[in-house]
Amino acid sequence: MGLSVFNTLSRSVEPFVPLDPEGEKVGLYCCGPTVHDFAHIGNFRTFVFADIVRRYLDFKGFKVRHVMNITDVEDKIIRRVNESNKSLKEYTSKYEEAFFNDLEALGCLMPDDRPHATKFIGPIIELIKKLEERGIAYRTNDGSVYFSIENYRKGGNCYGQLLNLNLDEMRPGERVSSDEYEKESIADFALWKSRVTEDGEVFWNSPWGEGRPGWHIECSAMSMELLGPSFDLHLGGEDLVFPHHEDEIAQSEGACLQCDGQKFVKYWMHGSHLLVEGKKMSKSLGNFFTLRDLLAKGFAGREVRYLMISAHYRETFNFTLDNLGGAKTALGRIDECTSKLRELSAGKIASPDNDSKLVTGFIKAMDDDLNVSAAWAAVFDWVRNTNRQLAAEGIDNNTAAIELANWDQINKVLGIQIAEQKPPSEILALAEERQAARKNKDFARSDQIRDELSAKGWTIEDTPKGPRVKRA
RNA sequence: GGCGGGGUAGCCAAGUGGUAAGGCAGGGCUCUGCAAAAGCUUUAUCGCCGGUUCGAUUCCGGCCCUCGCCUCCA
Repeated sequence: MGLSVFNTLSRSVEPFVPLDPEGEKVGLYCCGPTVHDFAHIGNFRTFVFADIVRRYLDFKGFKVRHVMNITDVEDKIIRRVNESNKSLKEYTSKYEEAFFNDLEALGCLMPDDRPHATKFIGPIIELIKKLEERGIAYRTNDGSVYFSIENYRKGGNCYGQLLNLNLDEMRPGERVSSDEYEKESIADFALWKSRVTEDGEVFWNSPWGEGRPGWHIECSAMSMELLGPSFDLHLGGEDLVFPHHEDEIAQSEGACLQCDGQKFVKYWMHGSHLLVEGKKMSKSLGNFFTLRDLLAKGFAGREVRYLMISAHYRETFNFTLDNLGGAKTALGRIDECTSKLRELSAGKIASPDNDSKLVTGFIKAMDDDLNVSAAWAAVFDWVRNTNRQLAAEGIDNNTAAIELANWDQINKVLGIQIAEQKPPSEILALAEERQAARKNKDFARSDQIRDELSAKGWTIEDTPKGPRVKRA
């Protein structure tokens, strides 16, 4: 049994088979952030999801090339740049830096490629030219270029692969003021937007005059440039299904760069949204948390990560501070268990036992469209069983080493446990002093030391085998 | 109006045609000088109404509620 994933194209779970004839290399593209502001944790749910996909593919032995773009030019950014009196680069780099810091705090591996839209203007222009040559892009009088869905369809292509589309039934949204566009059909979308005064200094030269790329074309150009005209996996948040991803397909397949009937993307995977009190977390509703908000409240990045990957990626998930508090306790149990195993293994290194209940349970769950909830159940069952054995003194150092190797393997996918912190000698000395005081029944002194340790961020635990010191 | 998700214990959340994983919180217990920490243990009949079935939370039909997409959006 191998990995299966839900493909939005077929709306069903399919076995994952990479395009690579060797079955080894996997190209993965995930729509990254638009760096116009601090990203909120709803945004990060998608990136953590992509991180899990990438890590699990690594775990399965695939050679993954993970691409995440940075959208650093787009309407909102331009507006803010103008308001801020900064250059485009000055403005976006601040948020980009914050983004990567947050990504790291959430325990995400750095994507192999982090292309910037502004660095791909050349390929973007080339792609638009191809579409123009093929007659599915048209210019308007103001020097903008649009994608013609009608002509695309006439060429035998399907617009509406990711969802059931009925353009006639679509309400031409109240907020799309059609006066600002000269496009032929309401559903057509901009490939190139001609320069207007509000754009300030943000523009590039092109065969159609000064202007800037449309949002959708950026991802088509960057993904195909880095991963080729056909690649395996394209991820993103569910809100991007339409129009962004649908338009990406139209542009990329419309340019006809794929060989013999291959698709632009083989598997599309979409992550669901995070809810806050039953409503979509979003900037416009103002009901969002940023990671820095949560860190400032004393939560750790890995706790947020844990909460994000406690539910299946295709389920909307209700985010609450209450549950975030619970994440700390839950992770603490895993830490406690593995730390005891580490002590018992006494530095012995073993190979993982892939027939163990933990590993097989984990793989079975994850192979099934990344069922993380079931995977966690396997992990916590293992914790409980291990604790039972530990309590019964039934674990020798060899077994402990194997258990640990099993866990380390799984943690490489989940990414929630970071290296343990060893108590410094000063702390250990205090612990010893306290132990001496306890022996002399000087409980006043021993309690005083306990408070002192606690103030320094360490808790002491009196066990039948003596005291243990650990991070609070 | 069109399309697509959901409704499972106080909260979060898996899953299955044969009486329901896991986490948090709560209860009980163990350990302890007292604590804390830790550990063990315990808690549901699955939105409503019909149908199919020996048997449905799981399949079918209807209803109610809710969320999202259709417009920038992870």
